Amino acid sequence: MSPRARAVPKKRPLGDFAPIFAALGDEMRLRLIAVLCVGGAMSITQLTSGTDISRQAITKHLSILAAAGLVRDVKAGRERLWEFEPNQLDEARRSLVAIAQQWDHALAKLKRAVES
Amino acid sequence: MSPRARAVPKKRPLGDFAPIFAALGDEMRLRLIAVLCVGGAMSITQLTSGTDISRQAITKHLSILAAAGLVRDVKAGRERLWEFEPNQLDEARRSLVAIAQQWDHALAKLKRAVES
DNA sequence: ATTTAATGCAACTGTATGGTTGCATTTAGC
DNA sequence: GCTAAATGCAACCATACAGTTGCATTAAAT
Repeated sequence: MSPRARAVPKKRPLGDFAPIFAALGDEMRLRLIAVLCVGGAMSITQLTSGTDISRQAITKHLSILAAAGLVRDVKAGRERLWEFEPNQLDEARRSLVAIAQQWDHALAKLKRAVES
Repeated sequence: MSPRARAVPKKRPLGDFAPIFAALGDEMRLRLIAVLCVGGAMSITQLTSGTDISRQAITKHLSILAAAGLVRDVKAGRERLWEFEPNQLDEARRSLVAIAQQWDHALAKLKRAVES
């Protein structure tokens, strides 16, 4: 590896996070994440019980979450277990922090301009 | 005010954040937020210039962002200035932190269970 | 008062999304 | 091997959404 391995994660353009936020932008999917987060890996039928929508609807939500990298599935015999995957969610969080920081920076610059 | 004013913000159910994430789940809207965040309040035409979509499209995006409480508009004569509103974004960030914490908590519990 | 820039309103289009149902496939268990 | 549970696949439906265009309205500027 050249000079050094990336200790600092590569800076992604903001727009890259749109799919992640879109995946989070649904009540049912947020609920699924919460359930997987607390309850650990679970099968589709397990996840479906307790909701009032069909198994296929849950499957679709899970694939959207998976496409966004928020959950991951492992085959276990005849069933398919889904588990929460924290990486992308953490990156999403960091992107919000980045926006907030730019905001603070802009405010500070404005303040300095006013006070001069 | 009764015993005490809320120092701790009321705990919102996770699902309440879905509309905010949905609003963030679009590349153009993330861009609008970034622009407003850095450049301060701006008019619709200003925001439209530099994009390849129509003014009305931008207007629609802005109303979605406004409905989610992420931006705010102030009338200024014949034009309407839009500015970034950091509150909701910060709450969204905190909701992600909350999920991550539950995850850590679940992991710790699992670890304890395995080690016993 | 007239002009013109900035915006609002409304109708319309294509496509994505959330949901359903029906049937096929895989696999654990007896 | 047979049955039943867990899942996959595909078609279908209604609605929401991103975008457009055309025209009306408001207010700055001359």
